[in-house]
Amino acid sequence: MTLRLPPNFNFWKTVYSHGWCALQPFEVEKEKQQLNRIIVLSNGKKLIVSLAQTSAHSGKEKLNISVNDVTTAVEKREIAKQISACLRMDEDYSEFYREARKHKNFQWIPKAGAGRLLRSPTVFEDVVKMICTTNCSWALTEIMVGNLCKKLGRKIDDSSRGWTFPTAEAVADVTEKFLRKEIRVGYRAPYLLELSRRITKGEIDIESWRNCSIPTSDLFKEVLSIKGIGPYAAGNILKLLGRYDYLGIDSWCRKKFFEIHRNGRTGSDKVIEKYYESFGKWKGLFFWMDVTKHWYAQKFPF
DNA sequence: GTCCAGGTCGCGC
DNA sequence: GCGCGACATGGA
Repeated sequence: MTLRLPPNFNFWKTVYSHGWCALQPFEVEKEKQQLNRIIVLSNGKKLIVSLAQTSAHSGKEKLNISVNDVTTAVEKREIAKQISACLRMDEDYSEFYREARKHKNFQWIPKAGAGRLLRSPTVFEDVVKMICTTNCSWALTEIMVGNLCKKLGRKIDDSSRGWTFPTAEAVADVTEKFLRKEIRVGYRAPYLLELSRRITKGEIDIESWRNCSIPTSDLFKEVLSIKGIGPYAAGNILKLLGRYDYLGIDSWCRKKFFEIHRNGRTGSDKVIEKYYESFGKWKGLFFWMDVTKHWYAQKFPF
């Protein structure tokens, strides 16, 4: 199956837009420039999906989707829908690109087809993963997420290739002790439990955060109200919801910013806020593009 | 052993 | 509103 690509879309830059592509049940095959993902359809079917951009000539490229099992037309439609959501293929970035073209430092973005940030099929997965990035090394984030899948996700039926990301129900069903001892999430355990249990009890509906019309500042407050989520995590969750008004500064971005703009001399976050202030509702995305530009260049010399 | 990682919470002022 | 210590874990 193939999907038509939106304008200014580069598959591999979207895949490598941030660390998510390295967290299960995503998996990158660098040599093939391929992204694999284990997904669950609404009928419960679990599939391994492999994605790659076809290398046809000028303007004819498409996204190729191959699946490890036979699928019906209805299932194919749902696969396409989930993948489009992950790769942000339905979002309109034309205004962002127009703005980017005005600034010399950002003209590379539309040229490169960058700007789309990879996200998970569900908000729940993005939120859990974001909590697992706080106050720890990236290596530990990978361990925590790997354990979540391996020990609380469901195994793919006909192979040993991997596990699904756990549902809120699966997390809500275990004890805090299990999350600490088996999943190794440490003090985050009560946060993940509370989140999952509030979801399964129907007290909150975080999936509705995508495509809702709540003003961004109100949505930010709502995301912040989740225990374990502060300004860093909330700002970045908002980016995965398609809203870029908040920076979501962390130690990695902070360090990069001062390397790039202050020759390594550090300063307060107020300096960073001020620098991107004029970018309005796109400031969070410009900030991320700015601090990852070099990282991009390493991955895709051009 | 110590320090720090892609922070956040709850407290006291 | 702001500063501060506590918080689990793994790796240098």
